[in-house]
Amino acid sequence: MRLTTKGRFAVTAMIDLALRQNNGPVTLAAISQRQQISLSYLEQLFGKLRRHELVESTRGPGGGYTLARKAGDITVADIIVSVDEPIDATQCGGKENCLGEAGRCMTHELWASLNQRMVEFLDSVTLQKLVDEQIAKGVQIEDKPVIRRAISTTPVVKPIRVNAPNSVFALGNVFAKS
Amino acid sequence: MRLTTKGRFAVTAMIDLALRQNNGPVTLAAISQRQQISLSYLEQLFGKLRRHELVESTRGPGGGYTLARKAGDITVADIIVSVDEPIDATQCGGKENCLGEAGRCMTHELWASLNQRMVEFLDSVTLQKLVDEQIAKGVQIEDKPVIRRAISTTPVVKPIRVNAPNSVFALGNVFAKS
DNA sequence: TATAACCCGACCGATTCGATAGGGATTTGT
DNA sequence: ACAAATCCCTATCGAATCGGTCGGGTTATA
Repeated sequence: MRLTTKGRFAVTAMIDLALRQNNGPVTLAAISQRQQISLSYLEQLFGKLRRHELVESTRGPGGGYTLARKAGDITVADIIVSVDEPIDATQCGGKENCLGEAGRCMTHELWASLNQRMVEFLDSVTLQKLVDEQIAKGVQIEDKPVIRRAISTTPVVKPIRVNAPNSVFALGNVFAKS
Repeated sequence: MRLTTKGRFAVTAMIDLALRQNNGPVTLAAISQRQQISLSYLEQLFGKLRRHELVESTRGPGGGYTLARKAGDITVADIIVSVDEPIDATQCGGKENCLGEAGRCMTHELWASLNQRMVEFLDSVTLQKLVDEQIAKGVQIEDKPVIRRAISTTPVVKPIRVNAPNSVFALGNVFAKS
């Protein structure tokens, strides 16, 4: 399993969606504004999420996206797998005979098991759980579908532009020189 | 925390080292041969591992690397953090005020906690545990420092060259169409 | 002094990341 | 019927990373 900012964006967007889909479909434009993720990038991500049947789309005005299942039935692993997709980097090629000689390529089994435990963990965290955490923290949700046009005072707030392509699951916090 | 093939290589190499350091320092050249990792790349990785004080180096003929602590005191998280290093991709810039308006940037806390749980997990797996697994699986370790020169029959076996830069922690296995 | 090993920095091709652009296709509202 | 809103797709981009290569050091042994 791969962990990148891509998956993070996807998870964030899904939480946003889960929080607001009660009032009908949520548009990507709205998520883009709230979460400061580029619209086109969201489109790419939600294309994958839709193909993996995590969300459903409604076209035309008033359309948008809704969850395809209950938030409790969607896990973080589901989301990350959807956007980070294929990958099969078992180095040794995939088969079990690896490099021919027995005992070689310790990686194979080792990584498989380590990987599996990672998946199990990420699979134990449901979208609902994350949503609940957000609500508990007091996120304010606009009940009315926002029709207000282009806000005013907020001067666009360019999102600081970190651009660390691969990055994420930053560990710095935890291991920082405390 | 970032999970890439880089970390995987590092973990693999560290296991190899831990398995064989009883007979004195282990050379990168040997690890390179056994694990099919390019020597120069290993040098880069071990440079970082050394700077993070996970390994110690001995120069000159007969030199090589040894673990700086007991294998039981080195965790997978230690290793991955060492090679994948800095990273602080909290999007919102790092501070807590994120985008100014309260409730925004759900990512921050959310990701921190999710991340922390990942770290806790990877921190619970020690190098010793991985070594034991390998031994249990019957890895054969050459007791004598191999001085045999360039093997014969084996026609070099180009390691299939997958080249998926970022990849890893392949999930394919687990979620593959079963 | 020759050699084995660690060290270091520069560069490289391929890939990914996130973004942008330019166009469809489908539905709603008038 | 038409315009607008929205999803949908493909191609491209610049920057970063991955893993590797090269060329040269420094240090210690024999």
